[in-house]
Amino acid sequence: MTEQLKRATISDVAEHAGVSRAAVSKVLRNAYGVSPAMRTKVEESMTLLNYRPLALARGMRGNSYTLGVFLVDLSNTFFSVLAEGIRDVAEELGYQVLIGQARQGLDAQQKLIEAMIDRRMDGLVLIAPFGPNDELEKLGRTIPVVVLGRHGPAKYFDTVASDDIAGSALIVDHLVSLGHERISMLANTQPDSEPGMPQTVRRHGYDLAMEKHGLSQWIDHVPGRWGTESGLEAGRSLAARPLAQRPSALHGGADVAALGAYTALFEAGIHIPDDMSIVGYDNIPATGLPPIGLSTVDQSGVQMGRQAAELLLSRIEGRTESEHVLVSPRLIVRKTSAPPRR
Amino acid sequence: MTEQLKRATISDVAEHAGVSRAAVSKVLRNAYGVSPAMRTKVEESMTLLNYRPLALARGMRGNSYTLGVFLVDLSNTFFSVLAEGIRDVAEELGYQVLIGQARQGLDAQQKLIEAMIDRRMDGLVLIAPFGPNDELEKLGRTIPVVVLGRHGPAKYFDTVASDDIAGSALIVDHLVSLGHERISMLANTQPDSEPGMPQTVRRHGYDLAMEKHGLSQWIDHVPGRWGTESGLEAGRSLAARPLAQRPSALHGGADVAALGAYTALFEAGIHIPDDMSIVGYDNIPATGLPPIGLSTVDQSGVQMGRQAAELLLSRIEGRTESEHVLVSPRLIVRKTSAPPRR
DNA sequence: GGATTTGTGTAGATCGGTCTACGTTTGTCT
DNA sequence: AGACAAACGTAGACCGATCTACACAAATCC
Repeated sequence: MTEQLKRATISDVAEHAGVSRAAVSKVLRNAYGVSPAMRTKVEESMTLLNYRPLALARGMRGNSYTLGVFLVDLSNTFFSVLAEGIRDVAEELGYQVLIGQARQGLDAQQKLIEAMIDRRMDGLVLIAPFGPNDELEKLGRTIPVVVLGRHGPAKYFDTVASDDIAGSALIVDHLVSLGHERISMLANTQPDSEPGMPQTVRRHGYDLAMEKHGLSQWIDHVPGRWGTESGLEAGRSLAARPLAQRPSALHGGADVAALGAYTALFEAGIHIPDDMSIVGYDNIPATGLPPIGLSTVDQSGVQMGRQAAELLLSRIEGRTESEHVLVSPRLIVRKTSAPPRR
Repeated sequence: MTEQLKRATISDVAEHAGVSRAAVSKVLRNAYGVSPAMRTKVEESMTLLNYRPLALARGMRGNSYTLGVFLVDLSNTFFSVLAEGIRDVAEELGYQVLIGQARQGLDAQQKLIEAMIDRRMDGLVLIAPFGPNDELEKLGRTIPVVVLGRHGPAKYFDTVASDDIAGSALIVDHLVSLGHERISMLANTQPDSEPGMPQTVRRHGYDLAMEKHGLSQWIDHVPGRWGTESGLEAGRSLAARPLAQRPSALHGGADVAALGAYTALFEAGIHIPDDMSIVGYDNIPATGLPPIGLSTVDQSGVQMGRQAAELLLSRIEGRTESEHVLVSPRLIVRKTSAPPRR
C-alpha cells in the first residue's frame, strides 16, 4: 500500500526551481516583474511537481477564484439552465462556480449568503432572491453581486432580467388575438414582494396589457406563490369557481405554477385548451413534452446566465457603476392556447 | 455614506473577552478544556461583536465545514432531490453544502473534483460519476467520499444506491403480469460503463427478470445514453422498426430517457399505452404530470441523500471501513402501462 | 559620467484561524 | 502532607498562499 503522496506547495516549487516563493506566486498570478527565463523555469517545475495552487490558501489574502451561485429552488429547471450559462463563462476565466441551495425563507437565504461570504467567494450571483432591495444594496457594498431575475435600478449591484412587461404583453396579446377577453393571471402574491421582482413586474405588465386592450374589467389576480404546490391550489380554486366566473384563459406567471394549475384543472375534468387556455413563462424542459405542450415565454436562460457571469467578473475586476440588462422574451406557441370555445 | 465596518476576527473577540485567541478557538470548536465561566464570557463577546468565524481560514488547518456535491446533470431533477436530502442532514451538523456541476466528460469531472479538493472540502458526495472504480478508490484515499448511485463493493468509499436488480424486476414483473412478453429496455451503453453503475446493474436485473419469466428470447437492449436527447433517438429508432419487430412494452432505464422515448413515439403516432407500454425509473416530478402519468420506480431520493450525508459525516469523523447501503425501490403504476392490445 | 528610471527578484509580514506543548491551578488519593 | 492527576488557559508555530517594501542590476537621460 503506497503512502499517500503529499501534495506540492508553493515552497516546494520555489525550492525546485531555485527561486523565491514570491517569484512563484508572481508567475501564478501573471503579475508584473517576471522575466521570460524565470517564467519558463518556474512553469517547468510546476508541471514536474504536478503542482496545483491551493485555492483555499490563495483566498486568505487574494482571490479565491470562486463564484457563488445562490438558488432557492433547484428543482426549477430554469434555474439550473441559468447556472450552466454562468459556469461556462466563469470557467473560461479560471473561476470555479459553486452552487448553494437555500431552504425556503428569508432566514435560510441570509445564512447561505453568509456562508458563501465566510468562504471568501469573490462574487455572488443571486437567482431570484427574496427580501427587500435595501438588503441587497447593503450586500452589494460588501461583495460583488449580480441579481438574476430582479429588475433594476439598483446602485450597488447589477441585474439581469427578462423584460417581464414585454413578456406579459406577449401572452395577453396572443390570447386576445385568439379571441379571449376573460384572461386571469396566477399572480405571485408573496408577502415580501418588492418592486423589481419578476412577480411584481409580470403582474404589472399583465395589468397594462389588459388595459391596453380595454379589458380592465376582467383583470383578475389568482393569489398564490410560484411553485408546483401553489399552482395546484390555484388550479383547484379556479376549478371550484362557478362556470360563469371562470376565465377562458390563464396567464400562468411561471411554468412551474402553470403546470401545477394544468394538473389540477385536468384532474377536475377541465380540458386544456378546449375549456381553458394556459400560457406559462420560462420555457422549462417539461413544457415541451408533447402530450402537454405548454405554450410559454422563453427567456433564453443560458444567455442570461452568461450575461450575469460577465457582469460579475467585470465587477470583480473593479467596475463600480451598476449595469442593468434586460433580455427580450419570445413567445412559444404550443398546444395549450387556442380560441375560446364559447 | 457610512464606511463598511470591518468584520470581527478571533483576535477581536479574544481581546474583548480578555482571553487568548486559543481559548476562543476552543470555544468555537467545542474542544476540551473550557470552563463554563469562560465559555459564557467568550460567547457573550462573540454575539456582542457579531462574530462569525471565517470558514476559509478555519480550513487552513482544521475543517472547512464544507461538503462538496458533485453532479453531472443539474437538469435531472432526481439529482436535485438527492442534493436536498444531503443538505438537510449536513446543515443540522453545521456543515455547508456546495454543489458543483461538471460539463460532460471524464476530464471535466476530474477538474471539478480537483477544484473541490483545492478548496479543502471536508468530504465529497459524487452523484452518478463516470469513470472506472479504480479512480474512485484512489480518490477515496485522499478525501472522504460517498458515491451516490453506484453499487458497492468498494474499499475506500461508501456507496448508496437503489437496489437496481430489484427495481428492474419490479418493472418486468409488472409488465409480465399485464400480459407482456416482448419487453425491450433502453440500455445505457456508455462506453465507459463499469460494474456497479446503475446502467449496468439495471440492465443485468432486466436480463435476470426476463430469464426468470422464460422470456430470454425477447431480451433486447436499445442502445443509447440516459438523457432526454438520447431517449428521443431511441424512441425514433423504435418507431422506425417494422411493426412485427416492435416490443409491446419498454423498460425506460431512467425517467429522462423514458420521457424522451415517449415524446418520439408520441410524435410518430404511436399511442401510449395502447400501442406500447413504458415504465421509467426515478420518479422525477415531470412523470407525475397527469396527461403523461409515466409509470415508474421510486427511489425516495431525499432518503438516499440523507443516508449519503450521514455516511459522509461519519467518515469525516474517522470511520474507515466502507459501508454500502441499498435502498429498496417501489413501483408506481400510473397511466403508461396497460395490457397489450394484441 | 553621474543621476534617474526601469526591470527583476527577494525577504518577511500578513491573512484568520487551529494545534501542540507547556505552565499553573485545583482536586484526589494514600 | 506530599504525590500525582485532571482541568484550564496561554504562547507561539503553523497552514499556503499574497502583498508590500526594498535591494540590485541594467538601461536611459541630460
